Amino acid sequence: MLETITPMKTADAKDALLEPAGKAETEKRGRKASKEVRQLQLIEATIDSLAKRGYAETTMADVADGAGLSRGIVNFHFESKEKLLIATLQHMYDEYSAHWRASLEKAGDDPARQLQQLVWADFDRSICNKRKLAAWLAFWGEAKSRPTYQALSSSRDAYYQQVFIDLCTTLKQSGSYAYEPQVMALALSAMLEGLWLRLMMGTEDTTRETALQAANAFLAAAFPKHYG
Amino acid sequence: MLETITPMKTADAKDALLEPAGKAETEKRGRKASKEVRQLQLIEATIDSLAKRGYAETTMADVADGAGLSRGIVNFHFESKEKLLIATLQHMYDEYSAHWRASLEKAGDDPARQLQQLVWADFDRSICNKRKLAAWLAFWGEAKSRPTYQALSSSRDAYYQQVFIDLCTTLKQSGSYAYEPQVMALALSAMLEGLWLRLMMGTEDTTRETALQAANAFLAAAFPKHYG
DNA sequence: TCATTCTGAATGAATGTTCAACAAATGATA
DNA sequence: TATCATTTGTTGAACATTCATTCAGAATGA
Repeated sequence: MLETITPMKTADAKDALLEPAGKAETEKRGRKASKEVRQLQLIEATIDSLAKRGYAETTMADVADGAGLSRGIVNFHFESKEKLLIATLQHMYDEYSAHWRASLEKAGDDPARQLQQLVWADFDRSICNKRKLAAWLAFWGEAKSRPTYQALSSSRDAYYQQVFIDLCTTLKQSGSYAYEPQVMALALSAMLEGLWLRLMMGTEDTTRETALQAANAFLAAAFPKHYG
Repeated sequence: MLETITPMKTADAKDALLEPAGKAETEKRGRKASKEVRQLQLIEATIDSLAKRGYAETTMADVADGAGLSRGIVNFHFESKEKLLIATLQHMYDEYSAHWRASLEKAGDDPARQLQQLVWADFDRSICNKRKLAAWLAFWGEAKSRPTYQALSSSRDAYYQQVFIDLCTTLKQSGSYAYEPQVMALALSAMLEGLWLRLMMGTEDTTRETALQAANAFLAAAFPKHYG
């Protein structure tokens, strides 16, 4: 099981600069900022570049410029481009992971509500926005040919899938459905990823709203007794 | 000169030509082959490289070596790397497009059977194999930041989506279902793409067989009167 | 002073493109 | 058919560019 749960020591730093890697608060542009702040700043600039230029065109210079710092800075904080990208992927993975776990947490004990919350979590603005989706897609495109990425790049890991299966199992019993839980869980999670994919690619007929409608339609069709 | 003999590659290229039956068996490796054969050979080598190394690491030298030809050959047949990649994408798009249209054609007039055939077509070996899926994913990862790719890279185009919507509309009437056709069509096609995505990434729990099961489970849940 | 953070020019490696020369096919001529 | 000319296809070395990395030294804070 490969899920490095990096707790929120980055949270403080994140508050300090928010998303747009332009120029934010006080410390940043000057000379010194804490190591963590700088690293997060560079990671955010990396996501920007991935979203704007794609993986193949993302250069160290792009990242440094995007962060408003000098060329050599990235090799100082991260040892290499490879490690910067891995750190960026890890950051996004941790964020996604923390987000759905929190959603599940606050859903209470009702399995139907838990599943609903998990689905909704996927389309929450904090996770599901053009910039981050584009960065995800950029990584996915390279993941299969880079063993180092594979573990982190699916965002929805084995544990996530198991939660889906367990919920489908429970709902099947309480609703007397006919499906195989494992199979239905696969169909459901695949659909969520497929909707993400369409949002990433900017397909015209898919927006966050229509995606959510489609997901709800699926739930209603698969679990009519619970989401009728 | 280093004239490395590449038996596997020529075999791949042979698979690629099929149609120009007649000659093409003998001429191919030596000095001259028809323009079309050579171009197809290079396109196939490009797909190989995309699948093996990913987009960012695919070089002109890789492609030339993969085809067993010299370095400068690609710029002769295609003007630039960019145009080679576009031709490769176009080739895959055309192949996918022709495949689902043919499947639809031979499905007859029954809409339930037509939809079933479309779903099956997606997981046919000729379309859905590691090599081609990996190449698709490589393009998807770059599509959003390259306007030239966007039109071709979704493989399932607007017309394909409209066919889905029409079929959902018809089935809704004949089965008295409650869903909105457009929404259900989105859910269905998103799930197909999501299953592809999982196959591409090599997620363990997903094989061509389990993917097909999941797709069938979806159909059974969404259209119980037709696929019960 | 000392350690840490940062800069920007220099370096070297990788890679897309060009091109002059060469080889094979095709056509022309007789 | 034999010979030459021309077009077409192919090669590999040379070239120019881009880019990640290095590093000596400056700037900053303790």
